[in-house]
Amino acid sequence: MENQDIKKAGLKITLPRVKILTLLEKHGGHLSAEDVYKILLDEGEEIGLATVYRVLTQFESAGLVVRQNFEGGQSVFEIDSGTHHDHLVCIKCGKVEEFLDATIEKRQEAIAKKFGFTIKDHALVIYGCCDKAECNLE
Amino acid sequence: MENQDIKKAGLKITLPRVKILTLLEKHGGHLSAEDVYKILLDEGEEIGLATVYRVLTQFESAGLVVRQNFEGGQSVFEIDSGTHHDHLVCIKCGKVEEFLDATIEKRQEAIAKKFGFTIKDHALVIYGCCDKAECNLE
DNA sequence: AATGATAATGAGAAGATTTCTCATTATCAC
DNA sequence: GTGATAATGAGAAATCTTCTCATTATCATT
Ligand SMILES: [Mn+2]
Ligand SMILES: [Mn+2]
Ligand SMILES: [Zn+2]
Ligand SMILES: [Zn+2]
Repeated sequence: MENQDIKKAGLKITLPRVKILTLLEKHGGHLSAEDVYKILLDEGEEIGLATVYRVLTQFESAGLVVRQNFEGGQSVFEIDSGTHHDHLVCIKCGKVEEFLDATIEKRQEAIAKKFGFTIKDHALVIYGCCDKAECNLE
Repeated sequence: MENQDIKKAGLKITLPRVKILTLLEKHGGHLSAEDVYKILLDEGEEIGLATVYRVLTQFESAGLVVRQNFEGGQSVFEIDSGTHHDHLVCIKCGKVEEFLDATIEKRQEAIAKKFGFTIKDHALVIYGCCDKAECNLE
């Protein structure tokens, strides 16, 4: 239940928070704050854009959602599944695929060690064209 | 010589373009448009911020510089060395290290193939703390 | 070297995304 | 239920970047 997750994060259970978290869970994908705001509007919810941004940031701090900074300006958010993964993004249609490659993850550790870095986070995004016909024209 | 690179890109050789390209070459690092603007100001050059943004974008299109989108809002630019590389970024002091790992590069191809993607580009950024004393407190 | 068509510049406006402020409202421990 | 406190929503504002347009510089051609 979303409510318990919100409570565990030390946040009060409010309608905007429940709606936003439920939406992210149902949608399952990668949504920008604007996306969330518009979908909620379509669903008849009167939740302010500032609240959407504020709540998404709080959820990120609480570990409920993960922020991804793909190219294109806007951050996108997804439910924190608990297991890290990286992304493939189609530059034509926006499709996003997720992957986790143990070899790549291990190599990163070796590289960090070599340079004396302690890894806190990383982001690997592969941009390309997916296999849909309309994404392969030229 | 910078001038030939600018000419080859189909751009007129102007003072702002020469100054910006020379600065990036001399500095060697990863500079934001604002960084470039301020350094040029300090050097007594009267180059507008809009021109800096415009020229950096043109240089990117021409393949003279590469844009990197690290976390933190601003894009940073570096001279296109001709050889792709990825980055380690210290979240404490901002230090940037570059690396190229053949294993990681190969695995990406395999992953893209598996998902039916044709890779156009990719970005791997490892965020962490570098080995400087002041970057390791806690 | 002067001319002129055209491209480039710089200042400020404007666009885009995100955060902040603050008066009002909702939550929840008591 | 009451009240202390947290959350919300609207709009202002901050931040980064692009656009507009009048002015200026470049450079191929004389
Ligand atoms: Mn994902
Ligand atoms: Mn680099
Ligand atoms: Zn596609
Ligand atoms: Zn450091």
